Amino acid sequence: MPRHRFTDTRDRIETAAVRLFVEKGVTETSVRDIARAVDLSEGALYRHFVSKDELVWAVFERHYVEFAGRLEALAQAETTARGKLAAMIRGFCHAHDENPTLFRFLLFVQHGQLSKLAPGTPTPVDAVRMVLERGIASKEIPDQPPDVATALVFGIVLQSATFAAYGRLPSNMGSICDRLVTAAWAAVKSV
Amino acid sequence: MPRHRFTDTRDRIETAAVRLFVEKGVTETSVRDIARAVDLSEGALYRHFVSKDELVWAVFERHYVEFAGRLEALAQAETTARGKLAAMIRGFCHAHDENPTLFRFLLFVQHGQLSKLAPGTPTPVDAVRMVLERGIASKEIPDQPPDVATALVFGIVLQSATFAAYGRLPSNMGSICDRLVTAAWAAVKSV
Amino acid sequence: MPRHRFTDTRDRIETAAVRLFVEKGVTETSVRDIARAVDLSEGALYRHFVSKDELVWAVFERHYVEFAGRLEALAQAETTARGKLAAMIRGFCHAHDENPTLFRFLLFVQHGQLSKLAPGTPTPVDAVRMVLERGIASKEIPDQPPDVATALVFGIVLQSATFAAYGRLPSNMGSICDRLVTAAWAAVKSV
Amino acid sequence: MPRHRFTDTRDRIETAAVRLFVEKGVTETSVRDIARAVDLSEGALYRHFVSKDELVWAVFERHYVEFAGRLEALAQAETTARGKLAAMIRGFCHAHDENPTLFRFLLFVQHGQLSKLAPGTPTPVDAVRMVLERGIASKEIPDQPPDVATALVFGIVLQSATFAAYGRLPSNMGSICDRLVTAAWAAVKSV
DNA sequence: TATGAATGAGGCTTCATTCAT
DNA sequence: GATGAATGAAGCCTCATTCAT
Repeated sequence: MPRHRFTDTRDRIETAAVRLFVEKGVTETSVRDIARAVDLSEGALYRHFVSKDELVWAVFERHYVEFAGRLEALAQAETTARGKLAAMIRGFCHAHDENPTLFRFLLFVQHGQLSKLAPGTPTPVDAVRMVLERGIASKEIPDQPPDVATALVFGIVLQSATFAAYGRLPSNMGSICDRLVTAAWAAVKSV
Repeated sequence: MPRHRFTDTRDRIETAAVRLFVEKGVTETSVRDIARAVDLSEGALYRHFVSKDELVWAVFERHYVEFAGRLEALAQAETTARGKLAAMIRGFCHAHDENPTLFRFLLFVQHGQLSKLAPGTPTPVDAVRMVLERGIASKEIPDQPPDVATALVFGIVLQSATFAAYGRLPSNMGSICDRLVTAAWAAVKSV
Repeated sequence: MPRHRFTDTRDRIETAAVRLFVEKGVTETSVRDIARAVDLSEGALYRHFVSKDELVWAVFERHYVEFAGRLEALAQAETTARGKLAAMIRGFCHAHDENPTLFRFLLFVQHGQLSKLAPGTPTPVDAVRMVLERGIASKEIPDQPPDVATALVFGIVLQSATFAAYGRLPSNMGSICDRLVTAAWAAVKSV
Repeated sequence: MPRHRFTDTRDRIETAAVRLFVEKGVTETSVRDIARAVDLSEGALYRHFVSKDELVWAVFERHYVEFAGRLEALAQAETTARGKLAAMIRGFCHAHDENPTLFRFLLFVQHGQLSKLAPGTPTPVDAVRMVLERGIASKEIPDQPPDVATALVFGIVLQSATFAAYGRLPSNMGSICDRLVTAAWAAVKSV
C-alpha cells in the first residue's frame, strides 16, 4: 500500500488555503504562501490541484453547495415560516461557530466564485429566499418583495458575523443567535 | 490655471481607479489598467500619486471620513432616536444612489484600508453606533448591546446595497429606503 | 524626442532571437537567453513583444511571406520555365548567403509556425510549385505530379543549405548555385 | 519469462516515445506524456531508462546505426554505381513505409543526437556519399564534389518524405520510389 | 517492478516603480 | 508634466528526477 496520505495532504492544503484566503484575500495569497503553510514545495501542490484557481473553486464549491443543502434540510424539518427561518439562522450561527474561517471564506471572500456556479445550483441565499417567499404566499409574512425580505434577514446574520470577525461581537455567534432570530422576524414582519 | 488641470487629472485618475477597484478588485487592478483608463502613461500617474497604495488610501480616506461626517450631521439635525436613525439610513441610500461605485468601494471593497485609519477617526459604523447607544441610554430603544443593534441596522442597509449591486434589488436604493427604515427600527426594537 | 531606440531594440531582439532559435531550437531558447543576448531584463522584452510565441511568430511571418514574394517576383521577371526556376534557385542561394541564420530559421526551424499562416498565404513552396505546374502545362517540363517535381527541386536546394550549415558544403551557396540549377532542371526533366 | 515483459515494456516505451517525439518534438514531449502513453507511472519509466536524454539517445543510436548498415549492405549487393544508388533509395523508401514515424524521428527530428555519435560511426549520409565517391572515381559519375552529389540525392529523398508527412505526397513512398531513383541519377549525372 | 508524492530548478509573464528624455 | 523603455521581484506553473512504500 502506498503512503496514501494523499487525502490527508489535500485536506491540509485546503485548510491552510482557506485560512490564508480569509486572512489576506485570495489574490494576495500566493501559491508559495500556501506551500509554506503546509510545508510543501510549490510544485508538490500541483499534484493535488490543477491550478490555484481550481483550488479556490474546489474549496468554495464543495462547501458552499453543502452548506446550502444543510440550510434547506433544516428548513424542511420545520413547519411554520417562523420555525423555518429560525432553524436556518441557527444553522448559520452553528456553521459559523463550527468553523469561522470557512464561514468567512464562503460568505465574504467568495472572490467571484459565485458566478461560476452552474446556473440553478441552490445557494444559501436561495434557501432563505425560498422560505420567505413561501411564507409570504401563505400569509405568515406580510406581502413584500421576497428579495427585500431576504436582504433583511441575510444582512442581519452576515453583518453580525462581520462584527464577530472584527471583534465587535463575541466570536461565538451562538450566543446572539436567538437575538438575531427575533430581529430578523421583526424586520420581516414590519412592512 | 495649471492647478486646475492638475486637479482635473487627479480627479479623473481617482474616479477611474475607484471604478476599476470595484469592478475587478484593488489587487486585480494594475497601474497599467488605471493609466489606460485615463489615457495617460504609467509613469505620468506617479506625478499625481506617490504609489498605488497611496492612491487607494487617498481615495478611501477622503471619502470615508467625509461620509461619516455627513451621517453625523444628518443625525444631529434630528431629535429622536428614530428620527436620527431614519435620517442616517436615508443618508446611506442617498450616498449609494449618488455614486454607487464609490459607495461600494468605501463599504465593500475597503481592501484593508480600515485598519489604517488613525485610531479614533469617526467612521460610518461609529456614527450609527453612537445614535443607537444614546437611544438605549434614553430608553427610546430597549436595552441591548449597542454593537448588536448596530449590526442589525448596518446589515439591513449594506445587504440591500449588495443585492442592488447584483441586480437582485433595484439599483435605486431610494426606492426601498422607507422599507429599510421600518425594518431597521423594528429589528432594533424587537429585543 | 524620447529616446526612441524602440525600433532599434526590437530589431536587436529579433536578430538575437533568430540566432538562438537556430543554434538551440525555439523551445530550448528561453526568454532569459534572449534577454541576456541583448543585455536586457526579461521583463523589458515584454515591452516589445507580447509573448515569446508572438516573437517567434512575428519574426517568422514577416520574413517568410516577404521571401515568398521575392521568389515570385524573380520568377515573373523570366519567361521560360527554366529561366523562372533558375531565378528562384538563385533567389534561394542569395537569401541564404545574405543571412544564413534567418534562412535556416525560416526553412528549417519553423517550429510549427507554418500551420499558423492564414490559409492561402503564398509560401516559397507555393512559388516553386506554381512555376513547375505551369511548366508542365506548357510542356516545357514533362508531365508529372507537380508535387513530386516540387519535392525534387526543394530537396536539392534545402539539403545543400543543410550541408552548408554542417560544414559539408561551403557556407557560400552562391558558389554552387549554378550546379543546383543544372541538377534541379535535370531532375525535373528526367521523368 | 520475466525478461520478456521487461523487453516488452521497454519496446512499448520506445515506440510511444518516438511517436510523441515526431508529433510534438522531443523537448515538447514530457516524461509524463510518455508515461501516460504507455499507461505507466513516471517513476516506473526510470526502471527502464536512466534519463529522458538516454531514452532519446538509445532510440536514435540503435536505429540510426542499424539503418546505415542496412543501406551499406544494400549497396554492396549491387555492382554498378547506378545499381547501388537505386538500391539505397529503395532502402530509404522501404524504411519509410515500414515505419514512417521512426523514419521521421531518425532523419528529421534528430534533436542534436547526430553530434553524439562516436566519430567515425557510419551514417546513412556516409553510406550514400561513399557510393557516389566511388562512382566518381570509377568515372560512372561525372567528376564533381562528392558532397554536392550527396546533397542532391539526399535532398530528393528527404524532401519527398517531408512532403509525404505533410500530405503533399502519398504516404506510401514506394509508389514514387522509381521516380526518385531516376531523378537522383539524372541530377547526379547532370554536371 | 510499480507507484505517486515530493523536490528544486527553471520557464513565461506581470507588476509597481524609476528615470532619461 | 508627460513619455515609454527599463528594472527586479514576484507570481503561477511544468519538468526531470528521486524515493519511500
